[in-house]
This record gives sequence, structure tokens and C-alpha cells, in this order.
Amino acid sequence: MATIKEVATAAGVSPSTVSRILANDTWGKEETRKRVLNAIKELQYNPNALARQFRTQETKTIIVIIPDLSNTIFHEITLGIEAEADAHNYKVLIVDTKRQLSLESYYLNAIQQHEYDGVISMDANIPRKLLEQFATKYPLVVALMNIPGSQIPTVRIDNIAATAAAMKHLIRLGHKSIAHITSSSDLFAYKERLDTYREELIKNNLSVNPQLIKAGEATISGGFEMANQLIASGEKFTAIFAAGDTMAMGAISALRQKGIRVPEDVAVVGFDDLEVSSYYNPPLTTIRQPKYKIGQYAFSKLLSIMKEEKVTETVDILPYELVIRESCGHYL
Amino acid sequence: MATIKEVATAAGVSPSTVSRILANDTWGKEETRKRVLNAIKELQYNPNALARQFRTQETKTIIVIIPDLSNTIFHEITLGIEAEADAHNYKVLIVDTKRQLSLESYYLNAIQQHEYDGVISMDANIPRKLLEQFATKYPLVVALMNIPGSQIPTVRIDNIAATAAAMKHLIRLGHKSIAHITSSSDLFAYKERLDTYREELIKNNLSVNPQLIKAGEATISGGFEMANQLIASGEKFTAIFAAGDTMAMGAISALRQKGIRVPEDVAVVGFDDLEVSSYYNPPLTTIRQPKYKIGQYAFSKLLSIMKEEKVTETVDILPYELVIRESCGHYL
DNA sequence: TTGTACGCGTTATCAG
DNA sequence: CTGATAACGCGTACAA
Repeated sequence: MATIKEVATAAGVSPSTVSRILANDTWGKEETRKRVLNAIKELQYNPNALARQFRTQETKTIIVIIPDLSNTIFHEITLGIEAEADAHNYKVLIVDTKRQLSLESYYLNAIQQHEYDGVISMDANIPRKLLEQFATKYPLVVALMNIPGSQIPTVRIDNIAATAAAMKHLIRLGHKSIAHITSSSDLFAYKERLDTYREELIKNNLSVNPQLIKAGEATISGGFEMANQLIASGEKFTAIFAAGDTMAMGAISALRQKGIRVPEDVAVVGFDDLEVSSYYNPPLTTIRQPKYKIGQYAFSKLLSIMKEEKVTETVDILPYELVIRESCGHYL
Repeated sequence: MATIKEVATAAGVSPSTVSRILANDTWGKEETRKRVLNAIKELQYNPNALARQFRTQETKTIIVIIPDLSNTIFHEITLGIEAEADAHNYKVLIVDTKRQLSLESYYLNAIQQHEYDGVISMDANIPRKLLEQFATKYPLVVALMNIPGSQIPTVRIDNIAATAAAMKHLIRLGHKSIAHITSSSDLFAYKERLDTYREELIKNNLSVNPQLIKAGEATISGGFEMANQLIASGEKFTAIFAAGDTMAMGAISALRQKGIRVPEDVAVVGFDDLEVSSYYNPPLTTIRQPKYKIGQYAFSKLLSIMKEEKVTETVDILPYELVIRESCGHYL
């Protein structure tokens, strides 16, 4: 592998000249440029990125921390991040923590070793103090999640309003026994959805039955299991509000297996609006998060921080949308 | 950020001593070690990975090239890769080419800039000659795919036998008009499945109707569209063999929308066995690929190459399995 | 067992 | 517009 020195020798110039021509496409006399460019081609020279990064202390790379790659919502957000990053010549590395705290810490630590320039996290679970300490030292943006009462830059929707919209829809349809299935992780977004679920019931003079609240894995199989628990509990319910579409899909599958029809016997509403949700049988009523946009905003924000610009708005709230399909039994 | 030099000064030793203690947990006198370890803690020293990588010309990182992160099969394989990589202290970077040739080339090129030590590709679409050239120079393993007649190390299932098994099952169930929906990309795996689809029909004295073969995007929405094309064509068919579960799911959704029942009116068989496939309505009959294992094997193979061991078997063929569920209408 | 000296490939600074 | 020189932080051959 040729080095910049060899190119310089071949072109009869100094290494710095080559370096400058590489960095700046208008630098140098036309003739010098040509000679250097030729030598580069001739020798099939490729800059050693490692050396460059070492010298500049800059990797032009960010990492995106995701709790679970099998949930495609994270992918859809990442697409937005990638688009924006591309436009600014940044590379994006995706890491999957599989919801393991140790991996989250590991990847956050990596930035101290100069491996990346910034982080967008959708799995910020380490203690808040640690996280805030981190944010004061290194560029960090949290997407999709909500770090309550914190100054950490965040891009997300209004979970409370969105959940209220979903619940209001079910209640308007006449449901009085609404179950809730959610993640047992302590992500704040799930807590907000659970709290709002309770509040909306109370606001509408409906009772909150703890038996109708199940927490488990935020996956298809998790939803499947929780729905089975609901059925096994013997409690009556005519609707399920799932805190994520993956769980909603699993729940529908479980209901069907027991001969319970969706939406005729039980209505189901999800959260996220994944690609598969509109193709599912029945198609899911759900809250659409502006996933692509969340990704774009998150990167822009991170870029500002990396450039050490002041970030005025620390929290960006993007609009959600209630998407009504068949799983709740009524088109309005 | 403290450097190794500062640690050395603080501990009253030379930088090389620190370096050696870091690299080797038995090196040095007990007392020296203690002093150095203390200084490291004191100064919150973190080795500069960039400098280290630059020095050793080794990143201990591999990249996994994936064509489409929204198809979870790639994620399930990546889990296997990650497990194995972890065990050998390698980091895994996931890149999503979104099926763009230019991105594939871009990422392959990156290895020439020393950014990674090796590549596992599930989206090897650049011209075969280029790919083979690359493989002679850098560690590369192809997973899931098949590069026909090539010496490039590969881990996959036997596509032809697997497809034959799926087709034989449908034919045994009495289907005579079987449609095929597949990807319009020129991935060899799809070509093999298409060819075998044709062969199995012929072997069983069934006619091959080109109208019943549709190619499109290998996604849910792609499958949705292709099924609609089949219906619109007016041709009769009682079964669909989809070259991927995502397409199968989209197809089922389209059929249902037109009031065509699955499996009563049309049987559907997919390929891959994703997590969602067993929860879909109806649950998918499909070919299970040993995804996790494919990932593990692929990394082991790559590791051997990176260590410059000779790889004797260039192609690993792992066993597939025909998983029979409701979408084909019969339990055997 | 430990320290000294050097170099990896690049870019920034300064001088010409 | 261009060249010489230094420096980034670390690992290692060699010397002590």
C-alpha cells in the first residue's frame, strides 16, 4: 500500500503538497495538481484513514446506539440519521446493545478512546447522573426517548399526548375494559404511556384494573405472552392498548390462537407504526412516530454540538399521528 | 485526556512500562504494577485507540455489509456474528447498503484505508472479478449468498435443495398452478430459487406459466404489489411460492384485501423463517435458514483468514428445514 | 525488570 | 505556491 511519501516522490513534490491537494480541490498550480493526481492513480494510493484520524483527532464518525435491532422502528430512525450524516460527510456506525447495560456503557466509553466523534442513543439506560456527566463532556443526543427533567438534548414526540389520543379513540368507541401491555424495561417512554393510560381511564370514570396491566419483553413474542397472561387471568377486556407495535402483533396472534377475534371481540391499538403494521392481519391502528424526521433532527442537533455551537432548544418535540386501521374495529 | 506519558510521569516510570503493563497482565514487578495501575486510575487514563490502531495497523474491528436492515433475517444472522466476534475480542460494525452498489463499493474500499480488518458481506453484488480480486487481498467472507463457481469463502444453505423441498410440499398437497414471486435484484440465491421452481414444475409434469412469475422488491410492500399483479393478470393460481418471508407476508396481505383466503383459496410458502413469520396470520409455512449459526460460522471463517490460516473448506453448507405452518393449509 | 529511542502516515505551522 | 519540520500517542527492538 503506497503512502503519501511515495506519491510525493513519484510526483516530484513534497508530502505536504500531496496532502494539501487531497484536502482541497482548488489548491496548487494546475500543473502540479495534475502530476500529483497522476501519481496517485499510478500508485493506487489510498490515504491511511487511521493515520489521518490519529493526526486530526477526528473520526468523522458517529455511533447510533440501539437497544434491539429486531424492532424495525430503530432502523427507520437510523435511515433518517444516515441521510443527514451522509450530507455532512459523516459515517454512521450502528451498535446493538441487546438491552444490556454493560454494552451501553462499553460503547459510551469508546468515545473516550477517540473512536467516534459523537453519539445518538435510543437506549439511554445508564443512571441519569452518569449520562448527564457524559453529555457535558461529549456530544450526545438522545432520540425517541425522554430523559425527564434533564438538559440532555432530545428529539422525540409527545408521548403523553399521543397515548391520550390512542386511549381517547378506544374510549370513544365504547370500550370500558381496556388492557395495557408494555415493556418491563424502565424506559421512561413506557412509564409515560402507562401513566397516561391510567389517567385517561380515570378521567373518563373508568376503573383501573391492575390485572389488566402486563409488562414483559417489548417484542412480538413478549406481546404474545402478555396477551396469553391476560386471557389466563380470566379478567374481562374488550380492548388492548399495546405500548409498541411489536407487542400488539404478538398479542393479536395470541388472541387469534384462542379463537378470540380482532377487532370483533377485542380491539387492539399499537404504538410506533412500523412498516409491517399496515400489512398485518388485521392492519394495526397505531400511533405514527415521524421516524425518519426524528433521525434527521437528531443528527442535525448532534452536528451543532460537535461543532460546538450552542444548542438553544434542548428538546425537540415532533408531531405524532393517530393512524386508524382495522385492528380497532372502526374507521372514522 | 491523559496520555500514557503523563501516567508514566505520575507513576515514576517510563511510558514503555505503562504500555507493557497495559498489554500484559503479568508483566512487571508487583510493586511497579501497583504504582502504574494507581496512576491510571488517578488520572482517569484511557488509551487512545486511534493511536494504538495506527501503531499496530489493526483495528480489531470487522464490518458486516447488509443490503436491507428492515429485513430482520440479516439482523438474526448478525447476532450470530456478534456472539462469535465478542468471544474473540472483535468489534462488529453494521453497515446498510440499502441495496446500492455504490455504497457497497464504498465500504469495501474503506478496508484499504485500514478502517477495518475484515468483511462479512451479505450483499456481494459488485462484479465477480472485482470481488475475487478483493478477496485475494483482504479477508472476506460471504454469508447467506452464493457466488457461483468461485473460490470466495461462503457460508450458506443449499438453496436448490431447500427450494425443491418447498415446491415438493406444495405439489404433494395437490397444487398444479403455483405462482412465484421473487426479487428483481440479481442476487444469485434468487436465481437459484427461480430455476429450481421451474425445474420442480417440469419434473412433475406441470407447465411453467411465465405470467405466474413476478419479480419486484424483496420487501413486504414488494410482495404486496406482486401479488396484486398476479391477481390482476387474471391467471389462475392456487399457491404462491415466495422467495422470502417479507414478500410472502406482503402477498398474504394483498390476497386478503381482495377477499382471497389464505390458505383456503391460495396457499403461500415463504423462505427464511423470520421471527414474525410464526406470528403472522396465518402463520407462514417456510424454509428455515439456520441464521444464528450462519453468522457464527461466517465469523470463525473470517477469523481464520485474518490470522492467515489456510481455509480448507471454502464453502460451508448448513442444513435448512421446512417448517410447516398454516399458510399452506395442511399439517403433515 | 525496566528505560531509551525510534517510527508508524498524516497534517499543521512556519518559513521561503 | 511550495517545502521542511515537528508532532499526534503508542508499541517494540534494543540496550542497560
